[in-house]
Amino acid sequence: MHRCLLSDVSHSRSARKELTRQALLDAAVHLLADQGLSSLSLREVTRVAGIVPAAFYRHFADIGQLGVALVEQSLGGTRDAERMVRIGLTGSDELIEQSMAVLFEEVRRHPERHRFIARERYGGVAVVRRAIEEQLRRGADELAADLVSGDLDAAAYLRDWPAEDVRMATTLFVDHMWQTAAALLDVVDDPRAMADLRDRATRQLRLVVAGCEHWRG
Amino acid sequence: MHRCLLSDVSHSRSARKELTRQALLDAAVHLLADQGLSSLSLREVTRVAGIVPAAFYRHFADIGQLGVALVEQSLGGTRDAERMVRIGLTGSDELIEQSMAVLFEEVRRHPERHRFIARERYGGVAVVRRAIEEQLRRGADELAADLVSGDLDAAAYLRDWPAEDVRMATTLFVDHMWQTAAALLDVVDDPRAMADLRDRATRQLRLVVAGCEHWRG
DNA sequence: TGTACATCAGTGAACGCGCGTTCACTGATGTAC
DNA sequence: TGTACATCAGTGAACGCGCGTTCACTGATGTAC
Repeated sequence: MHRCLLSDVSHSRSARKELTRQALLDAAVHLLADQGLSSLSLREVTRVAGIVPAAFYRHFADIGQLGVALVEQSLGGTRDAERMVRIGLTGSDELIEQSMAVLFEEVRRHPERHRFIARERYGGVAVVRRAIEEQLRRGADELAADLVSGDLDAAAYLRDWPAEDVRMATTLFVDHMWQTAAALLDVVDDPRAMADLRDRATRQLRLVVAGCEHWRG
Repeated sequence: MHRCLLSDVSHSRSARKELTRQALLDAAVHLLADQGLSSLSLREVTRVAGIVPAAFYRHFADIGQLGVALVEQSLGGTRDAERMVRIGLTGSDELIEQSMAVLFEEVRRHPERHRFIARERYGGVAVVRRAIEEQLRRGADELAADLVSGDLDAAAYLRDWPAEDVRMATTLFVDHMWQTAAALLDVVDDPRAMADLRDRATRQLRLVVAGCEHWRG
């Protein structure tokens, strides 16, 4: 039937299909380190994944749909990790430090995924761009919800803010986090530059929080 | 020799070469509305510009070099306009309003240029990415210089800040401006959404300025 | 000013190549009896 | 449990197409005398 990718033995048909699907996603994310999604070829992806070009269509209608799947895999994980780390925090400096720590760890673990996101956020494939914006919007919404209804005493004053002002502030916070992730990708192999970036990005978030604390609608 | 693009008459050879070069840049920037630079084909560009593929090499070594020229044309103009509008300003609200006005006007006049910049800032062509970062760095440097040594009374306190803190703040300001430009491109044909975005982005800048005013190193 | 030669922006044909998509197929896995 | 049939992930060959780059060329513009 086909070449044996791993231990073909002892997998159901659907489990093997899932393995191939993941192989396609992995192949794509690595190839995307050096190019944009719109110049990624279906044949390249299948070649690296170890299947024949025509078999691609068993998994995705086209490269754009593969991109959407990649967005969900890439941003879903980081969003969840950011949410987890916020549980039980009480101070805003703590919030900033911990959020930054999660961001740096996620980028360290999956630099290719985040390079893909940075590149495609304003990239040439509309359906992927929309998928990314949706994930970022959900990230800002979750932050807003956690701040307003959570244990974070330092953010208690937000409960008196109009919803639109909270949204404005959390969007700035989340956007800056992702901008930092994008900038981080250019310096991942330079520990000194990474430390500088982390220091600066942390101070910039503190600037934003200081602005919130003295905000007059 | 070749087809008459415009009024061939009364132009020197070098002036006509310059016209063709600009036709290539214009063709490229319009084609880049729907795709990334790395998937833009040399043949497409020359077809739209009205010359034969081989003639491309009289102007640029490859598509990447055309991209760099496009960055300089696109960001140079906006940088200069931002700098001009700052002359003589004295209040920080004024600075924010006027900077935002220039940004919106520039995006309205050249949406394709700014779409190109947003797309390629973290795009697949390294040489173009570097050209963009260089322009943004210069923008932040110019803002810092204008704030520290200009007439803007409201920013006088910056003169006592360490250079690195000034840099941190102006980078946040400039990055947020460009993030706003990128977001603006998705709503240019919806006046209501544009107004909302402008309102939010302005308030976010005021949040940043409020943070500066209460900054404790 | 007139002439002979140099320059060089743009031409047009040719090349080999990788692309996305189609199609009838194979054969292991899954299911009904 | 054993058998006959259905499903469907992956195959391999074929197609027409647009791509980047090369090359010898043309002929208007520019220059030296």
